Order: sequence, then C-alpha cells, then structure tokens
Amino acid sequence: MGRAPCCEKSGLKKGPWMPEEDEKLVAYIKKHGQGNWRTLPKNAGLARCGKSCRLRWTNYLRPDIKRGRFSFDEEETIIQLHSILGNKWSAIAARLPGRTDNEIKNYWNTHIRKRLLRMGIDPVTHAPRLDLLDLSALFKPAAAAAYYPTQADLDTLRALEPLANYPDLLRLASALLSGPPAAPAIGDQQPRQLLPWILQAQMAQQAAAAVAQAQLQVAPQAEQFVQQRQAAGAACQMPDLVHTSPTVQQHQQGQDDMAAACHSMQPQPPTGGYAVDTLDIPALMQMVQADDASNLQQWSSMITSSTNNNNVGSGVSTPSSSPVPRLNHSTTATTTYGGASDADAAALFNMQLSELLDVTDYM
DNA sequence: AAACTTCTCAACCGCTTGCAT
DNA sequence: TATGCAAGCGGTTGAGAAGTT
Repeated sequence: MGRAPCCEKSGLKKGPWMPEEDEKLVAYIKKHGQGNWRTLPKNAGLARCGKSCRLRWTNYLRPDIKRGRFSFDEEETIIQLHSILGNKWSAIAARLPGRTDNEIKNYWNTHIRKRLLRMGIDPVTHAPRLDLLDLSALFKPAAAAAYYPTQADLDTLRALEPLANYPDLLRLASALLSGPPAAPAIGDQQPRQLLPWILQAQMAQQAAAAVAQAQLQVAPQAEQFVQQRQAAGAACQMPDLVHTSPTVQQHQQGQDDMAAACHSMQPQPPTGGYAVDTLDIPALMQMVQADDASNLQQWSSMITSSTNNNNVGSGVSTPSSSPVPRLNHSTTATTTYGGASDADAAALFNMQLSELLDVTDYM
C-alpha cells in the first residue's frame, strides 16, 4: 500500500483558508457535489491539495455543521461514547449530528479531559484514580467547608485501608462498600459526598456507557471483541470466592466461537467450569478484615493475569452490550446512573467485574 | 500598557484502510 | 499476490486569542 502523494507538490497553498477560497470550494461542491477530491482543486480553481479541500469542507464548510459550545447532553454523550470507543473520534462524531471528529477531539483534549482529571478520573480508562484527584481542593479555604470529608468518608477510607496493598481489590471494595451514588449533576456535585462518589464513578460510568453501547449498531468485529473479553472473564478461576454455575456452562454450550476465544486467552482453561457468576463478597471482606495476605495475594495475582490476558493492547474500558442472564442480588451490588434502569445496571454489574478489576489502571 | 503565559482550534502530517489494477 | 492510489483517521502543531502578571 503506497502513500498518497499530496501536499508536497510544489505550488500548492497551505495554511489558513481565505474567504474567497471557501467561496470557491462551497460553490463547486454545491454544483458538482463531493466527488474526486484529487481532481476537485483543479476543477474548482483552487491552489490547494485535495486533502486540504476535503478537510476544510468536512470540518468547517459543510452546511450541516453545528457551531458553538457543546451542550451538556452532547458532553455526556461524548464521555459515554469515549468510555466505549476510546479515541475513535470519527465513530463518536457519527453519533453526534452536526459535530465533526476534529471538533470533538479538540473539545475532549481542551475541556473534558482536564475536567475528568480534576475529578480524579483517568480520561483514558474512565476509572477513578485517587492519585489524579486534585486533593488541594480539599484544603482551599473557600472550599474547605464544602469539601471537608464527612465521618462517613473517613470511615470509608478506614474500611479500605487493609486493601491498600491490593489495588485491584481496592477498586472492587471501594465500589461495593459505597452506597448508591448521589448522582450529582456535573458542575453541581455534592462536595461532601465527593469521595464515595468518585469511588463509584467507574461503575456508574460503565453502566451508562453500556446502555449507550446497547443502542449502537456495534460492528461485528467489536461485538466479537466484547464476546471474547466476556468469555475470558467467565473463564477466570477464583477458588473460594466464586461459585460454580452450571447455567453458565449451559449458556456457553454450542457457542464454539466463544469457547475458542476463551481457550485462546487462557493458557490453562478451567476444567471445573468456574465462572464469575456470583462473587462472594462477604468472603472477600472476611479475608480483608483478617488480613489474609496469602489468599488475597493469590486472588489478586489471578485477577492480574486474567486481565492482562484480556486487555489486548487496549486502555479503554469496554463494557459489554450482551445480555447477562444471571445475577445474585444478595451478594452483589448494583448501581444506576443517568438513564440506566435498575435492570440494565444490575445486569451489567456482573459483566463489569473483570473490567472493574483491571489493575492496568494502576500501572 | 506591555510582556508573558496559557488556551483554543483550524490545519497539517503521516499512517492505515479499502479498492482497483 | 503485489502494488499504487484515494480517502479516512488520529495525533500533533502553531498562530491567534484570551488571560495573567
């Protein structure tokens, strides 16, 4: 595959477009439509390369382009889609009528990304990162009263302290120990509940993102990728903490492709059929409280190897859109966010576990 | 008011993908 | 199958605007 010869041709203008150039381009496209960008400049009387013309048209001159500030809804949509698609700006733009990929990319880099960082959320993985949180806000005199942590916040921190050496478990426990999110509107957060809210941010975001994903026309490759991640997650063995589920085996029966994906991702696939169907949270917390280091370390390393196998070069949190038939409400927690229903969020929760435990966030 | 710094965003660069030959 | 080209995409740049000292 060779490279397109383009703007290196001498005599072609570069840099900002003049109004008369815009007029020529618009007039030509109105008359002839978008055709061959290579021949367009010559036919339109422009001393530009076709690439430059295409960019100018698609990013600026197209009549259906919406100018001006992004609305709150648009911003929300961008964040949700980014959590699913990553830096696939064109794919995100396809879901935002009137916005170009370039515009969304710029807006992300100049506004949203910074705001997420200030909120202690990793803009790449969308996971909460206490190391990114602007804790200085806690001590600013003007904000001190509002940001001073509550007793509940401190209790939460204390409860999480034993997990400090196990970042992956910390994430899980953080999410589980916190109550339902305060669901603050962006820019109107309840600062006193900041800590538990941040700890839940990933779960909440993933729930919303997955609902958005369900509304998308997922490309077959993306669907396959999601299925492979699910399969690998379902094959992750967690002795003493995970119950065997025959329904999982039934569910997987006949799904050769998923089994193959599972097999390929797990060097030693489980023969006993363990699955992350239900997670024994009380057992986990007992280990934490007893400071059962060996068990925790064993579990932690298994999670690490599992997620390392699953995360094929992706820093993007990728929730699943596929239905999850089982959920044990007595031992798992659920959360809701945005327009996600209880059922949506609940169904998602199990499938998010492998995502939630993605320790690469901490590396 | 001037100098400096930071921010914004249009445009470019270079790589990948898809198609034709 | 290999090659060349066009189009598309994401990362980066840099000029001008806005903000700060």
